[in-house]
Amino acid sequence: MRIGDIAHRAGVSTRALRYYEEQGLLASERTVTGQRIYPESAVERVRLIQQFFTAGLASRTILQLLPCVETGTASPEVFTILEQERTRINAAMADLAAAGEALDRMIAIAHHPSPEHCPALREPAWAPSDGSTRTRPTLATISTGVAP
Amino acid sequence: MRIGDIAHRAGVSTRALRYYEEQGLLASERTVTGQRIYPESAVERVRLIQQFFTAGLASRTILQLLPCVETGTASPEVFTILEQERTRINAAMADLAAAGEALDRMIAIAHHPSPEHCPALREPAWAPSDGSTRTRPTLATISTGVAP
DNA sequence: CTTGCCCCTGACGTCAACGTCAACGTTTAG
DNA sequence: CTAAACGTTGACGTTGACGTCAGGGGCAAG
Repeated sequence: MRIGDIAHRAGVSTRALRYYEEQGLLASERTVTGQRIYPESAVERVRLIQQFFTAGLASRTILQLLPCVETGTASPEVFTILEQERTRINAAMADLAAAGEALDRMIAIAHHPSPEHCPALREPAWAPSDGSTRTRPTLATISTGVAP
Repeated sequence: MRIGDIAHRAGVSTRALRYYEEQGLLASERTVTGQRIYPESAVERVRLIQQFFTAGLASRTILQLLPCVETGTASPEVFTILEQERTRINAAMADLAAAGEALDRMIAIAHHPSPEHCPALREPAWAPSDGSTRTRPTLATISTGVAP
């Protein structure tokens, strides 16, 4: 298959495919006139590369991982990288979850314009500091969901 | 508090704080000599900003959301942004989870160097296409975990 | 006073994964 | 044969959240 076919099937640009080749992530045969030729399997490989890029892996890291994918084995260094990236991804997911919950709290508050924002749910977060004034949810309660 | 104190307490650089101010995300008083002065609450605000940046929100988006944090209300447009970003974060988490599972499969395979890679777990993914040859886990099975 | 540490503005540098354009050769449908 | 559609290399542009440096001023202690 030619580069345009792979690009279309994998959902990326031809520029991306040439970039992958430049980075050593994707090999290609050439016709006598210099045009790139790929096997079917290239589509899946590109999808995997894209998945790793989307997950924040650097091209150099992917380059170290891909041989492991082909051979089904991993040297100790590659194994270390695998676990490092796994840990990094878990941390990134936790960060995303925290930000998502912050957004959820903002959505919940915005959805209830009354000063009493869903008391049963949020009372611990904005319990009045004194008896006279009721505080609205503030920065601290939104960012962490826990009152200082 | 001065900029160095806030930076230290919030775990960011002073350059970052000036950048936030430049982007309209963080206000500051000034002394007569022009030095920035922040209230205590700035620490929490910076942490929230950082949380949003880490989650992939653009500064322009955060700029639209922060007033909502202070007022506790949200205009319809802001509400739309809230939900969009919530959706985006969910998608990003799903992408991370998928990449994490791909790494897990690579780790599992690398951990069992024998050709029979944990049959009970992976048999559906690499069942021999015919009776003669046993295929090792390949690109397709690693990227998606499901045989084509 | 001066030493050392903090702060200011302004401006350029960075990094990565491509986008985009130029100038040109190749393949293919009619 | 010809025009459209596709391919090639090379090189510069983009984006965002800062890092970093230059050149200058502010501020408490000794």
